[in-house]
Amino acid sequence: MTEEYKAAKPIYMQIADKIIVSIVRRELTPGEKLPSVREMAVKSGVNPNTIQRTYSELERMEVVETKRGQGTFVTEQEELFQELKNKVQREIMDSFIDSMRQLGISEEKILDDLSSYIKGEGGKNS
Amino acid sequence: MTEEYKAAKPIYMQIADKIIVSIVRRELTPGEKLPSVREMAVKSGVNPNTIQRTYSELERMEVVETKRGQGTFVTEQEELFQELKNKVQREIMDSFIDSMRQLGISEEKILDDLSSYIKGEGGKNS
Amino acid sequence: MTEEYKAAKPIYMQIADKIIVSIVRRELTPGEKLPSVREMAVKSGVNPNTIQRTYSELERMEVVETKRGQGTFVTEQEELFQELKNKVQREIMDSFIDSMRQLGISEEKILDDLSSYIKGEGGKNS
Amino acid sequence: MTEEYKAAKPIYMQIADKIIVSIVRRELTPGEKLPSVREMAVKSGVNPNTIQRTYSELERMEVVETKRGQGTFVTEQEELFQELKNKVQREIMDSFIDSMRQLGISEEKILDDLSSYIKGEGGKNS
DNA sequence: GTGGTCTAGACCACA
DNA sequence: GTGGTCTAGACCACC
Repeated sequence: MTEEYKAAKPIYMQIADKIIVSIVRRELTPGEKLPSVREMAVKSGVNPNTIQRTYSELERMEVVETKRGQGTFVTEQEELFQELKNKVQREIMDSFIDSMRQLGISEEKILDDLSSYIKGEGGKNS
Repeated sequence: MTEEYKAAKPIYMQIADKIIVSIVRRELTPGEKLPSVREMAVKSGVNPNTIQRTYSELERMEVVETKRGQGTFVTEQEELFQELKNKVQREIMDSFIDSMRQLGISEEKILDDLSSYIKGEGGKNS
Repeated sequence: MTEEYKAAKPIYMQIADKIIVSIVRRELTPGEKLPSVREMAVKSGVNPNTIQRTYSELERMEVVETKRGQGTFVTEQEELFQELKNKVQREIMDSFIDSMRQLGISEEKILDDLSSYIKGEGGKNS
Repeated sequence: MTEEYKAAKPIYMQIADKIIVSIVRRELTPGEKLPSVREMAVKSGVNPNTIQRTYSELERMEVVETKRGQGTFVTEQEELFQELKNKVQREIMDSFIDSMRQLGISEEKILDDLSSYIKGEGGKNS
């Protein structure tokens, strides 16, 4: 067996994920400036180098653009938004399907169970 | 607020989760004996104390029973199985719905998207 | 005008370039282990973090692979070598052509001049 | 051996190089007056001392002459122009040949490869 | 031993 | 101010 009991995602990635979700949720809009590295570091209770790494990673993914001396900005391309949303959504669905399968639930049943569950729970949020 | 990142469930809980999934999948059946603490520790490449804690946690959840001098056994109650399965499944579905909602996806759309996705991806595993 | 007088390439990139050239020159062969981060750091008179970054960058380029607890290795794919060589060579030629053009030398003349030059200098190395 | 990286020519040399290229390209002709130190400093977004140093260096190379109270002028000698052009060109070609050799490319192949490359790329600029 | 992450604090170039 | 790089030293998970 010798499984590796997964370490936590690195902090810089957790923060990157958060920012991506914010973009997908339109809380951060294309062209908008992100907090400065130092600002974000304080806000996140983390070392500025960690945020630097987060921003570098996001830039590598072309999710943000950085202008020296000015700041870091959400990429202006509208396509990015849809692309990003699809990617995140697919990841979530994959992980969900995988978890359900591990419980021995077939794909048709996944949909059925989820449907019933949502309808049953529907009252609490609508 | 200095320590809000790096969640990463403790290893003893990760192992407990695995055992629960095994039970739900009927790979471990009611009344069946779990490997001894030492055995499990070796198999998992983990310190025996960690497994001890896992078993304590499972016992607290009434998922297993420990018989002195005999070992640790999956609880005999059949009801437990269904209850456990439902609980785990509900947790997974809750977490899924929550994630999708965070992306701004409505409940009806969750079902639609998932349905399309499963049908699109269906070919690869069926 | 307000030109920006180019800063030196970052050290971690200079080292990455060196390693790439070594691979292209077959001084480092596919599958070969690179010096450990700490070793390389001492050898280069540089902080281990800087080498770490070099190796990360090389991994991102798929030039090396890293095995936790074992080390960092040149990627095994033979195609990589040719691809890398072509890329480096193209960069050199581009930069050369650009420099010559800046001197107002036409493309045909570049070839002529270089040809004469190599033949004239040929004696010194043959 | 603590400082072998981060070459990056000093700015005053980068500017000197530019001026030399301008002369070789006949954008600055023999006898022509260079901008004053102050003027050039503003234009380059650099401290006047830096330009002063650039001009000193160019004078040392006999590329310009300084006339007290009048300014700095490109040397009048026509021979200088050809000499300078040849020198710069030779430096570029030497550096190019050296880089290609480091990649293990023979001299004949250098010409072949460059020729093919120019012909392949030729369309985009001609 | 290996690589990977994080902190603390510094200096730089760009605006 | 901004982001980008670097150092020093630490702790972790993996082998």
